[in-house]
Amino acid sequence: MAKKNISLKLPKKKIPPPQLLRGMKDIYDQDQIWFQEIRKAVAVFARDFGFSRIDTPILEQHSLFVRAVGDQTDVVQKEMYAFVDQGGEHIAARPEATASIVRAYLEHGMLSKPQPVKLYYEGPMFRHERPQLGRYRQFFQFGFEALGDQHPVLDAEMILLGERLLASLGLKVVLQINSIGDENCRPQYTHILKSYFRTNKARLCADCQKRLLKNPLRVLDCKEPSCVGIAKDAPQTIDHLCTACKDHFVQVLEYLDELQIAYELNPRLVRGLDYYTKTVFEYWSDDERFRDKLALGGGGRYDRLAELLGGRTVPAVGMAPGFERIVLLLNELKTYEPKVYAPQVFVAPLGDQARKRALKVYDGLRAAGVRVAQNFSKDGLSSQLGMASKLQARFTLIIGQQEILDDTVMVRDMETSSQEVVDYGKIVGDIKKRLRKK
RNA sequence: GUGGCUAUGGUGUAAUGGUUAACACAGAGGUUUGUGGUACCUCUGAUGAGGGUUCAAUUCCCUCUAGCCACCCCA
Repeated sequence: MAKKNISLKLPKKKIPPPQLLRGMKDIYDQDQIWFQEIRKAVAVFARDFGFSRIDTPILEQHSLFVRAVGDQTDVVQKEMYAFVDQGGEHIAARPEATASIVRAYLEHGMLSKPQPVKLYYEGPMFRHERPQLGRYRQFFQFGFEALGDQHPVLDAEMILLGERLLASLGLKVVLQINSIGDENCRPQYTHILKSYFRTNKARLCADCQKRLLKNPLRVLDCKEPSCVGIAKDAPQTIDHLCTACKDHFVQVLEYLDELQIAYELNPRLVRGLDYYTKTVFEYWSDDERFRDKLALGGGGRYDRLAELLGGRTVPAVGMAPGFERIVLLLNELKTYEPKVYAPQVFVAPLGDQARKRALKVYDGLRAAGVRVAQNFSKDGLSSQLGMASKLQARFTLIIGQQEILDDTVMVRDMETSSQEVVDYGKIVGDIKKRLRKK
């Protein structure tokens, strides 16, 4: 009874299979290899430059980003993943990490540590934008931050670190740099800039007319042809820096000269986040296909950010490149090959009894530090050898009925196709010896 | 958020208003129940979703979704 109610039939209507969320991406195969290469490079450079890792949560209070990034920025106004949780908290998925780093610095009293506090991170960031080449709604960044010190040598160190790291991945970059002043000189400059634009207001695009009121610096890097023309002759930040900012900038450039790091002064470089002061910079690809299209990363000094968050003054500088854009270039330029670690030994049993022994051999070799592979669910020797050669294993261990009887293992050299019989009990030592010889 | 182009097996492509949607690669199995990159054979597997026009739609039309590209912005 009740038999008719038991049904394993699929629904008549075809339900669309689950799909990636828009702008999200699975990272696997070649992309995953690139990601690992980048992570490795980041870890090495962090160690060499004395940065320690910090992981901050993906979710933060919504207000953190409003205060840090700026409530007039596109990032906050249009692009944040924000929601109210079950407890009524206003929450946002981080669109960038610097705000979280400064929050952590203040919250954990890192100002009592030796300064500067040097931290690095890597992880996903979220911005609700229309996906495009090299742009996703979840994207990965790594970043380096040095907090608690205002010396210009730190700006130079940061730029050096980014340049060398990208170079180690085979990427030649063009460094653009500018200084946008601080609380002493920026208001005055903004005033001058505003009055310049106001005289040309009629020729500015609609967006820029709005920007003029809220954030006039952004008019400088508008791409509308008419705005570009006007911005070209606009008063430049570097001509209106106060003495302190000018000195700072000059010193940064001197350090870069000393390091022989090439840079382009770009008076229109202002960056999209409000918290920057003094030095700002961006890394661009030097490949003409991507030049002016994709920034690999950017950074700058943010001496007032901690105050924006209600803490004491913590001068700081940082930078953050994006994984996906680096991967995009690595795939296109093919200037860099990740190292492939082929297995050293492939274990091939024939039959059930041999499979049991092979499992032990496999575990023994693994424990001895040998890179070992297998495909125990396959039966034929042909297909197992095929697998071994596809994986580019150096040796294959063949264990069949005969070997079980003799208590031995057959060692096959995959390059020369020569085979030797080795005592089962000595196999780990024998393999290690063979690997040393090669 | 705005505009343009696109959507066929896992991947890359082909074809058609009308019988069974073709090919290559990848995958699985075999030729060879104990010897590997070749060769040959077999198999698995697709028209993004919904609606409309039509005797008939994978093909034509609309909507949605997604992707790419451009704008905006940025990593």
